Amino acid sequence: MSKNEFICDCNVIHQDVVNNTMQNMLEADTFNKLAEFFKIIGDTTRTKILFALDQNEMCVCDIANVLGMSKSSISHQLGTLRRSGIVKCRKVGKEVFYMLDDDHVKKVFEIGIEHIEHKK
Amino acid sequence: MSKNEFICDCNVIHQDVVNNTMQNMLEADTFNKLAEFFKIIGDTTRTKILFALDQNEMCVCDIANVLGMSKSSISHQLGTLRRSGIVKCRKVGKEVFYMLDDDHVKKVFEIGIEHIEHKK
DNA sequence: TTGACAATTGAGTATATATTCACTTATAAT
DNA sequence: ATTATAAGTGAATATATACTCAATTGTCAA
Repeated sequence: MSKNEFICDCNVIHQDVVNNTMQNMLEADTFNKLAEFFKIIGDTTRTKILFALDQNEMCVCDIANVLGMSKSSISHQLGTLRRSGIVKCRKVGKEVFYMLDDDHVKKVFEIGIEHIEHKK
Repeated sequence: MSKNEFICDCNVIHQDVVNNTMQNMLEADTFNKLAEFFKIIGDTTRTKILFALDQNEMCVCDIANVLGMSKSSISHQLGTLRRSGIVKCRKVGKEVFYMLDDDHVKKVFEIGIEHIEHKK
């Protein structure tokens, strides 16, 4: 029984490549945060919200109208985006205006659009 | 009953901003594909696989060993990544070597890492 | 041809989550 | 104070999906 059967249910074919790759892997926590970031962006409703906010800061009602969805649904999603540090907001009276927190989302969107254009 | 009650359950507060934003929104299909791209990347296991493949092309066994997961689970995920056009593969005998299909993933990873570093 | 093994696949299960609905909170206006 | 309204929230439901297990496919070697 080889050492690797303790790790998974298959034999290692290219131990040198595996070792090299493992040395360069990031910490588990980094992968979790990275995946979390993309998971948050990876929802059609949130994608639309973020794209919309990239053009104008808006209140919940505005966003709900642009997307043709309920205020409640948008508010839930904005909460998710805010807790993830992707959007921030400022309160003016009864209204709450949302905006992107930094330009990383804008940048990954551009590359994402490049990707899907490239696949056509 | 105003026109907008047909669209959603709230009043429009800033019609000019809403109109301007709506004019600049992309097609629904584009948002779906964009969200789909990020959703695929937005899973810890797939994030690890892609990061690993960015360093070395590898067969299923190799990847399973690097991640410490079952071959079956990795194969399922590779199928997902392949159908999404994010990875491609070449067959050599019984083995199938996987690699990234283009450099868009590498680029969005870099920005994603920037984002999480920025949040610390 | 037979056995071994890399990889794939389908079904089943457990978990996550997007939206709706009803309700609450916060703020402004009368 | 009372009413109206923007926004937030908790519970419930419906849907999606990640992994496991068992079985199958494709390829090489004896």
